[in-house]
Amino acid sequence: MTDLNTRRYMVVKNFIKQGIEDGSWAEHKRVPSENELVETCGVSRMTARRALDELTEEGILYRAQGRGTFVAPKKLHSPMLEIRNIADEVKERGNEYSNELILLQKEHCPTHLLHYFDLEEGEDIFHSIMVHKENNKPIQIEQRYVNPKAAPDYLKQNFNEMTPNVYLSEMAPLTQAEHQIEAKEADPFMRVTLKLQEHEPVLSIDRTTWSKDLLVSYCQLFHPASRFKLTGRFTTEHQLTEL
Amino acid sequence: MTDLNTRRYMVVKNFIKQGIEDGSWAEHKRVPSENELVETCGVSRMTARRALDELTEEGILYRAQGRGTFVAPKKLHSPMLEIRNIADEVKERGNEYSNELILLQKEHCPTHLLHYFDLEEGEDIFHSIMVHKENNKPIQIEQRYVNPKAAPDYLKQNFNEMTPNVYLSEMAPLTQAEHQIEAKEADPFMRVTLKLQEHEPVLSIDRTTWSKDLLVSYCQLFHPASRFKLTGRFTTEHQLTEL
DNA sequence: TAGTTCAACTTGTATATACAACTTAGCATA
DNA sequence: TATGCTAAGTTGTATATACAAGTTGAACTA
Repeated sequence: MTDLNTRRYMVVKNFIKQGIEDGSWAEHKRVPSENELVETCGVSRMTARRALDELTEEGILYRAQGRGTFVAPKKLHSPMLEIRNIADEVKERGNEYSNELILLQKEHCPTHLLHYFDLEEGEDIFHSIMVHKENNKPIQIEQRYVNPKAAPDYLKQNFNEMTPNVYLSEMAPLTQAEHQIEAKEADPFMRVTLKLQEHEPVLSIDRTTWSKDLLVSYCQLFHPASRFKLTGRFTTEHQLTEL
Repeated sequence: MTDLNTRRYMVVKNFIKQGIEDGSWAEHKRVPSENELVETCGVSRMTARRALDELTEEGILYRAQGRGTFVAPKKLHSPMLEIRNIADEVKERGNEYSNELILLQKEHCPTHLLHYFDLEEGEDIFHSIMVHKENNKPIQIEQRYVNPKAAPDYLKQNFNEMTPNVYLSEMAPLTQAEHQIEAKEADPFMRVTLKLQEHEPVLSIDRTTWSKDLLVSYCQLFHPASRFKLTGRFTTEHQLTEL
């Protein structure tokens, strides 16, 4: 098994990525051409080319025939509807993640959710509320209802170690999700918990997740408008023939 | 300018795609190996390889070292951010669609957009603002900047007949889009135009669209929080490595 | 029979080479 | 001065070759 980092094209990729990270090449600045990389990295042109091609594919560079290869502007991204672990996201930004558990209990399933979870009036469901923080500043309120059939030991979990999201997906692999996104006025609880400014709205994401046909969880995520954006990129399929 | 369809690797790609479409190779079935393609298509192995690599990148094939290249199972896609025509949406709900054009002009490209549109300071760009209405109630403000290279006759268009969206996609087929979604406080213009209640926030969608490598348009859409939700559903893709 | 080895085939990495296509800057010409 | 051309540099496509590395099945051996 070859060490991935000894592959010549990975060496070149890392060289370029390093240079971008430490500021050697700013956005829209030209990076070394294929032939220059042949010299400085001691690889063949096709290998240098592969490195640049892959970085282009990854959105880190862009290329222009006849002119050169350039550093692409950073995407402020935070992936659109892919379900991501908020703790990882925070850490990827180089910040400190923490959370606070506000409520964790078993309770009667709210009537408006009964038929989604396929439960009868009076049957129990798990309910948790927590706040996720980045550098100790709250960035998300997570209210979650969990199907006991999907995760019977939900209450015993230590959510400092593992967010509900991660725990649930380990219990039962996600196969489907549905989202609803809205802007909302904040209620007093949100205002205090998220430390909102006066009249600052929240971005609300309702997410329902399934594992095969079993509804696993319904959750509402509230983000302070001033500190959160959702971003997403997609490419249309089947346009290829029209080129 | 070479016709893209004469490029040898495109020939191979189309050959494979054709075979998948007409059922020659079903899901999880092996497609011809690189060396077989060398024979049947009369290209070099590196060219055949490039074709298979790109189709793999596109999620149409998957590869296993030592075993071969296989047809990937179809994704149950779900365009969360599929770009829809708001007029059609309104009509599908059985309501009456109308709009009002507030601004339509040529102007200097704002500096913060220069890079994206690949323009120089002082070069012109098209700018339009319009309001979309459902049963005469405003549901969306659309502010749009359009690349003159992509739609030189944008100003002459009659947007009562065809929304900017539709017009632009007829001019140049969309191949890529990026979205940014936020909750925002409304400014006075929005409050009046969208007839918002006091302190009612807006859901803001920033959308950038490309046709091949050409940035076609950047637009901001503002929706009244009380009358708009985004919904989406998606299904996880299969983990091909686990086969 | 059960286990091992090996040959053939597959994809993965890497190099060297050639020419096409596009961009830019500077030079030559009208 | 203004225009057009050319040369140099860049990315894009294509080929030929070599060896590494993973998989499979058939032949061989204990």
